[in-house]
Amino acid sequence: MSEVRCRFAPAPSGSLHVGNVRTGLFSWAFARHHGGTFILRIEDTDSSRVTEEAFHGVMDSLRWLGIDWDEGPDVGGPASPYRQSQRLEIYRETTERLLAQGDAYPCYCTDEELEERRAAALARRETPGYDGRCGTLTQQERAAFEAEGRSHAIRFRMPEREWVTTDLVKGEVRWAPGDLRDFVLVRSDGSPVFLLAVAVDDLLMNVTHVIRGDDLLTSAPRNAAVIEALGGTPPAYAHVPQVNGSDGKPLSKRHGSTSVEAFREHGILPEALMNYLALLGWSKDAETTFLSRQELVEAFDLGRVSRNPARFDTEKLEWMNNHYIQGLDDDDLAARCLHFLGVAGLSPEPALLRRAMPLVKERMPTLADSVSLLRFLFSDDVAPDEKAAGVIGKAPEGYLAGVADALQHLDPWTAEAIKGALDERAAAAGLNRTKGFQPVRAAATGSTVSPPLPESLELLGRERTVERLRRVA
RNA sequence: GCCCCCAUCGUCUAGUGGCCUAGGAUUUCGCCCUUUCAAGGCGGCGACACGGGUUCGAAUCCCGUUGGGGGCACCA
Repeated sequence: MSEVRCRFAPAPSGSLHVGNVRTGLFSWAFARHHGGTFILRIEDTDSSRVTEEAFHGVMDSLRWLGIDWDEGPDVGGPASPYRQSQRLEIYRETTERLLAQGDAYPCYCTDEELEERRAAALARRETPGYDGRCGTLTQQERAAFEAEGRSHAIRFRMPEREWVTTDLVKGEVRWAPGDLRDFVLVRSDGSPVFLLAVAVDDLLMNVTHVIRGDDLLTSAPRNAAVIEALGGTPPAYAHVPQVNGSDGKPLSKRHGSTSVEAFREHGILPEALMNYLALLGWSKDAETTFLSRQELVEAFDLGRVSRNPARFDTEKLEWMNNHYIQGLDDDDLAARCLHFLGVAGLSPEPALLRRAMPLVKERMPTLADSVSLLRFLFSDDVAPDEKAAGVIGKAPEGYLAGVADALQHLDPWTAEAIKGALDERAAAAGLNRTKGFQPVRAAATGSTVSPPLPESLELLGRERTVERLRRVA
């Protein structure tokens, strides 16, 4: 096989959602698996929907996830530029050529006329779609429209024959003659449309495999037709199913934050998101659950991509995320938690934060959970919540004061010694470990849920611990 | 309305005619461990959408039905 060249071509309108990026991940993994080239191309021909922030956001999200590219808007490459908005001249020249060859023609139909005919076709129970009438206009008729002052779009003359695409995921798909209508290449304002830009760019960038969402399945023959008209050979296509929300409906704002950026801000690890996404619609075998970036590249195969759409399951993502969190070493984990604690207004002392990691790593589905788990350590605002106050209220008279006294002079101040002292006070009060520890936990952390108590108090320090117990007592 | 794609536990999936009493993961439930919460260990519940064929034999092949999804844009 000649060199494999794949591309990911997002439209930078809004944020990159996980369904999109999963498609990009497959494309990337396929290219890397075959030792090929991965191209990032920005499809921003519809200037009204594009923002500069989204353009940078797309690249940030991909980099964060670990998807790298060899050619793209920032790194350049032999087919520069890689933003469609900067390739307008290329599209213009191509359009001239298609026009000259008779593969495209000006269309003078107005929106109103088009809409009227669409409605009429529907009423006749026919497939709506352009009827091709401007394709047979005479020179005189065109002149008449021009004289009228009508503007025109440019349409591609779709050859009326059966179209067959052998999709690498879906298999052989056929369209009968007439199913595919003449489509617009250039808007009446002169701007190119996706169907032109994609075909031209895939041809010029020598893309060999187009891996994209299956909502684009019917544009495969259209893309191929334009490429053929330009004398090129169409790439192979692989249309992967969409990712749906937990309700089975296509991902949308209704499903809350589904962008890569949102998961990042919720404390999902990039390695976890990549692993989860890789297994959404693809599998290595019957058993494999965890895959590193390298293992994914080694194993990825389009033949094992599922044909049916998958639902995004946040619970499983978080389970997997916790698995990766547990695998991080303490320094790394502490560094990653720092950002989230900072956002919550806490400014942890680095050494203390690092020592706290073993206590919390198996209790955090996400990095953001470090905030609720460790607030007691980095803030002295630990007023007991409702449950904690209840537990404190049920403690025997003078119990907490007694614990404070015992801890006041404890030596050494270690988790082991603290545990011994707590056990002793609990036994003296006739309490079992649960009943004895909970009031102390509530007073020291403000909550009935915390990391293991003796270890937590060791980190908190004698002074702060005793002070908190006395304040509550 | 027309065209196309799809259909295994709640969810992600394994399965390509006999290895299937349908496997794994997650979720959920129970037990163990246990200072709370987790994590971990063990175990349980849980699926081939339906109806016809083909075949000695069907989750696997064919047809139909139903149900999802996509397309039919001067969006991408």
